[in-house]
Amino acid sequence: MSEEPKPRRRQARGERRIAQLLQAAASVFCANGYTASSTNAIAREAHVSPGTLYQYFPNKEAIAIELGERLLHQMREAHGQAFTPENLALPLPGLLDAVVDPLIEFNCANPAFLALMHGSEVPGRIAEEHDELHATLLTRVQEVIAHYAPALPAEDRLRTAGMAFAAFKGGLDLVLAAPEGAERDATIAELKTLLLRYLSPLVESPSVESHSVESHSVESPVTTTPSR
Amino acid sequence: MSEEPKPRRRQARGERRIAQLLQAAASVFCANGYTASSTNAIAREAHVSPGTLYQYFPNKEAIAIELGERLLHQMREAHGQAFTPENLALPLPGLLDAVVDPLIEFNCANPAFLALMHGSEVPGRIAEEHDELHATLLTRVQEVIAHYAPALPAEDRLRTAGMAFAAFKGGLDLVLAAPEGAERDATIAELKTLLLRYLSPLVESPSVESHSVESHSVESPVTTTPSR
DNA sequence: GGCAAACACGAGTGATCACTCGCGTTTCAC
DNA sequence: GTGAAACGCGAGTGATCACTCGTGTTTGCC
Repeated sequence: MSEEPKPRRRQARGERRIAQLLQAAASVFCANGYTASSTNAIAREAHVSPGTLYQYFPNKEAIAIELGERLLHQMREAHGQAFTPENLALPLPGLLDAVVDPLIEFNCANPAFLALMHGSEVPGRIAEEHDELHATLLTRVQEVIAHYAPALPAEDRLRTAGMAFAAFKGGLDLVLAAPEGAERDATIAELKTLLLRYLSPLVESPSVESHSVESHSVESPVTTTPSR
Repeated sequence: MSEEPKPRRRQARGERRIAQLLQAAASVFCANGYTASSTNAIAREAHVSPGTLYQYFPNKEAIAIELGERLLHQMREAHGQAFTPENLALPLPGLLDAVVDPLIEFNCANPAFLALMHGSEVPGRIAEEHDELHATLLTRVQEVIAHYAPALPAEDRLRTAGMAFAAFKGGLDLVLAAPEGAERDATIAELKTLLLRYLSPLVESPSVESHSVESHSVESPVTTTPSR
């Protein structure tokens, strides 16, 4: 009944191979989707034989699960620093910068994440974990909305959070489709404008009418630890 | 060299079989995605032998293409009546109703459409046709925006149209995920609210606010050829 | 009624895929 | 140095899939 049926001692070489294989898998999954990707193709992309691949993963699904879990973990880190309490003190445009930018950046850097999470063809395990992350993010967004609009009924708050998140995901696709550079930056700015216009009417403040919409500061001086 | 290498006379029974097979294919593709769907599974869903299936379609891809084209055609009809000139005379909320409702309804009635269009695993032909439809819709949205905000520069108009469309797609996913009934209706209303709040500041009215909301001159206005 | 063609079947075929196995090589604790 | 274990290989294996074929049934036209 011990919980360690795998007392496998990994050498440093093995850890390197695993990382190499996961990177190759990310590339292949991203290009062809999970189902259409063959394990042989992943091994080839990693310049490794099929047998070597199966030394580190029991089957194809396990590759996707391990990759998905690593990406999920990174994603949680990214959104963890996005929803810090001090960001809540910011005015809405500043908060949007603080929340949107890290999430965008993560998805730009790891396109395999969306490819693995979005398909209806992924192994059930990934879908479950993704739902969990989704629920977590939704809760975070709800908390933010509750902070800015405490008078809003909970039901409306849930709907608003869901719609804001859905619109963000749609905009994210657009950002990822844009060539990186000026055009992508402009698309990101436009996405923030959309979210700002959607959420602005909810915040309770004396004279909110004549506020400038534009103020996306590139960075705020409250950054404590620069991300690795 | 004639253009009719297929002088195949179809009987009424054959047409019925084709419709039956396409409906089964829609169901199976929708549940499993294109790649993971087997032709045998489609034939089984249609209560037909594999041989019968291949009497009407030369290969698996042709099934998806025929289904995609039929859905695309219906979709064009739906959005054709969405963007009629008389709808342009409506105030913005009315226009949103007139445009959003038919598109939502179509996608609710034909969930296979998004399943077939969205995946990166679909045969190239479908992707091309989808891009075409996407471009058409974008142009329509641009025209609408141009009608409501004639002073907006073309570049901003394109960006705005793209973002509005992207947000709509995100909201559409949310609507489709909602159980039909009151909750779905509320989600649809919320989606319209989002689009209204995003687009409202663009319409020019007599006593408009002091300053234009838009001024993100993030880059110089030298637009070279935008990539395809 | 008779005939040709469309329709229907389902076992079969070749290709591909996930995965295995036997054997040789490298690493490391002692 | 030596032995055990981790690493690495690639041909091989069974299953599955897209697709075919030989044969029998139904339909429409004369």
